[in-house]
Amino acid sequence: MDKIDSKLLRLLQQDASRTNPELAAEVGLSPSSCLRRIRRLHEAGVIDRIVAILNPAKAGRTMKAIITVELERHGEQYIRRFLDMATREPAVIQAYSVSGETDAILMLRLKDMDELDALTERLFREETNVARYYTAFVIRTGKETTEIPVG
Amino acid sequence: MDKIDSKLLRLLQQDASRTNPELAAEVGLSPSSCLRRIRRLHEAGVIDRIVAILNPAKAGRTMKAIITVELERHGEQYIRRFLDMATREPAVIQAYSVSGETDAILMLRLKDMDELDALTERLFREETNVARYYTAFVIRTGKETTEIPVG
DNA sequence: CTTGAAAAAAAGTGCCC
DNA sequence: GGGCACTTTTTTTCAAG
Repeated sequence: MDKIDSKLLRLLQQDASRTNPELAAEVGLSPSSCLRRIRRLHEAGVIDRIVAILNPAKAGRTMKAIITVELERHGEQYIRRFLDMATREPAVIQAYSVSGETDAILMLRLKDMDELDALTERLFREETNVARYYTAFVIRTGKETTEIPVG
Repeated sequence: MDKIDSKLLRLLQQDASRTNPELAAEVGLSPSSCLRRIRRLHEAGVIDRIVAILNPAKAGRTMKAIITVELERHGEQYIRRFLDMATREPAVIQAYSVSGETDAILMLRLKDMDELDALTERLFREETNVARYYTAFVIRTGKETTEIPVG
């Protein structure tokens, strides 16, 4: 993982549709060595996958909400159970268990309020062990990147 | 945006490294029509971009934290100023202004505690108009996808 | 053992129906 | 939407530092 690998990762995180010769020129390598490096990064698992990022508005998912959850019983198995349940919801795009007073945080991509209503009904029923939950709606997105700083 | 477009978007969100002939076979179309659809989705802006997703651990960014922020003065211009400042931090991968008691929520990707320390020092100094902030560390990631439900 | 170059295979592109 | 010629890119192989 030298300087060139870092630069490749940075470039690929910004735009993975670039062709190999383009990338090679940008990092100052021959296309063949460049390709070898990229393949190595893939095989090492540093590059996990290549995906298409959609425009949420144009894909009909305008609403974004963040829900912080506090469970009734905080044991590891209860948190795991709740996370598993949340994970099964397509509208849940991120689900974490966290330290502190809050047990879990969910990030949601929603079509409308009805979808949120149905989802909260499923996740926060009596039997689900949820003590409290707080829903914050995203008003403005200052930044939203998949890019991890490297190097 | 018919059934086939939705399926294409779903496939591309999961793995955009697939070749056009492969995609065409999966949705039951000829390669040329398939390519036409994908290009149309690009031009319409439904597909925003193609990116590489890294494995955070293997890229040396193991720590993840979520910070909820409450500002002293809640006016639109103050929130905007804070978001702009947070956005400039490379470790901040998501920054939102939200409804409710909390004014902003930040998602961080960190290398270590020192990096968090330096960042909080910059963002939550006296002059930054922050009344309170609460840092939650991610213990377990139940789900983390860039995939938006379509169709 | 790593790098660059060239040939072969495959994919992407544009135009026709 | 499908088919076909044309171009570009990717991938393999091979030679050189």
